[in-house]
Amino acid sequence: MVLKIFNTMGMKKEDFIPLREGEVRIYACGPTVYDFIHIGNARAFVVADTIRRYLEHRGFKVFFISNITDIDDKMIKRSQETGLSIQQLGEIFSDAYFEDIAALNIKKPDVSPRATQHIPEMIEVIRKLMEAGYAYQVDGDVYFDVSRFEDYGKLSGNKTEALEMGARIEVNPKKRNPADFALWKARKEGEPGWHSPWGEGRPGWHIECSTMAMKYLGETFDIHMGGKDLIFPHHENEIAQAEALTGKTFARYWIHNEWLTVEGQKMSKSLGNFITVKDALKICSPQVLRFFLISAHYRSPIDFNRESLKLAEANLERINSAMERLQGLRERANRTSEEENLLSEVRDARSKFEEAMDDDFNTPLAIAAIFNAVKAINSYADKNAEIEALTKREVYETVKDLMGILGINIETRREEYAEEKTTIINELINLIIDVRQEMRRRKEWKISDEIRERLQKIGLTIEDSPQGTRWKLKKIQDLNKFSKHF
RNA sequence: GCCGGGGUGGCCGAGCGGUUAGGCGGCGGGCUGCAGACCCGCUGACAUGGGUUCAAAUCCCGUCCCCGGCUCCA
Repeated sequence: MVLKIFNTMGMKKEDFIPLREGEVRIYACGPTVYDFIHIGNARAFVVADTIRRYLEHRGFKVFFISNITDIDDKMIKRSQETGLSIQQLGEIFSDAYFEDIAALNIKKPDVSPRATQHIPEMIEVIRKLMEAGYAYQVDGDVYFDVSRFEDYGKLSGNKTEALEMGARIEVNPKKRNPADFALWKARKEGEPGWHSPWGEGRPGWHIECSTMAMKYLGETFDIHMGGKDLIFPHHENEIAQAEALTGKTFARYWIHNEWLTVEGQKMSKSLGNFITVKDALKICSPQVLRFFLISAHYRSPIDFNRESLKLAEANLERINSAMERLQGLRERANRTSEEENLLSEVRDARSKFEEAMDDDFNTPLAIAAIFNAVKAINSYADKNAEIEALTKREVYETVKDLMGILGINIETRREEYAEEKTTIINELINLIIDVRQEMRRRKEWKISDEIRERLQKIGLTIEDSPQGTRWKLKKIQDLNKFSKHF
């Protein structure tokens, strides 16, 4: 089976063939560290991470770069607002960024290059672009001359002439063509600056990604990704800079994820519906947030709201509890046809999962395949209290693997539970359950039910079954807090 | 004005020419003292008007809505 990827360049699905066999080099646009990352950023990062994990699962050696923008207009503005230096801002919020992505189980990039640590490289790229006649200097600014680069607009489908028509901002009179963009900006009063052949100044936004991508991944690499808003102008400009310089294809596959909305609307500061990852994690667990983010295909819009979070939580719970039931089955040596059956269902789920992911990373379809396995497990556990040991292991490991590709760690929950179950509280709960069992034996239903209800209220769910009474901690957060938080 | 993406059953969400998507909910049944969890069955859909085809949610044309990019933004 070939892996197919929808390439923004050309707007169609293509077979994925890496430049070097068995290796994939990826550049994903990272955060500007002027604030905490929000759940829209989280979607982009989770999508990138899931793609990375799947490629690794498929046996590729993946080299994954994601930059940190620590100097640009937003950084300067925020620094002036807060009184913190740009370096301090960068440190605070890049730490927060790493904390947030760790919570979401996003693997750290192999390199997280920072713009401010690559100024000399950027100056060098700009210098070469000027030498080749692709850029011009006006006062202390340097602009890229879009008219010199024939392919300008090939990614976004924008035509240079059309861009002028729709321009909603005043045209900078220094530019030869309104579509020209800054490679280097002269330092203004109160701004940081670096020495350059054009005087003190700082790099434009787009040049950092072209420069750092080429430095770490080479002039041509496999995948470049980010949110769809970056298609124009950011990625278009990256292509112009890099390809004007090298004459070679910059990135071979462009992947862009759709937007996340909040209760039907685009997130924005002015609407007051701007939700950071840290805020979101006050009302749901990181696993639920991640599961929610991949429950729609990455090229479809997704809406963050109470209902969709609840749904994600319920779905994840279904998977987790099937895994716990499986774990709870006693092991035995011989295999029956029931086990054969279970195994074939689970193996089938695995290949369906892979098929789905091979088709442009169709995570919702892949999740549906996991549900097939879940149903088979529940079905088995309904009829059997025992299972052949190797079957149990294979079934467990398969589901765990597949969930792991999606970045959801099944073990995490088990570990949390295990920890809590070893405490003295565990004994207390067992004591209460034993007392309730005795009441039930005496058919004292009223008091039995009251015990169950009161435990439920404090977040402890009791489930009676022919095999005895099970209890579990209710991890579900109070989603009624939703509107209070936002 | 120029580009682009959509409208699928009560809800979320795949499919994009012929085969049950999946989950949540609802209804019926099983298990249970009851409840929950779980299992089985049922329910129910392709915005709209034309067209192409043996066959269309899927392709083509028109219409109506929604959303995004062209400006910092994942």
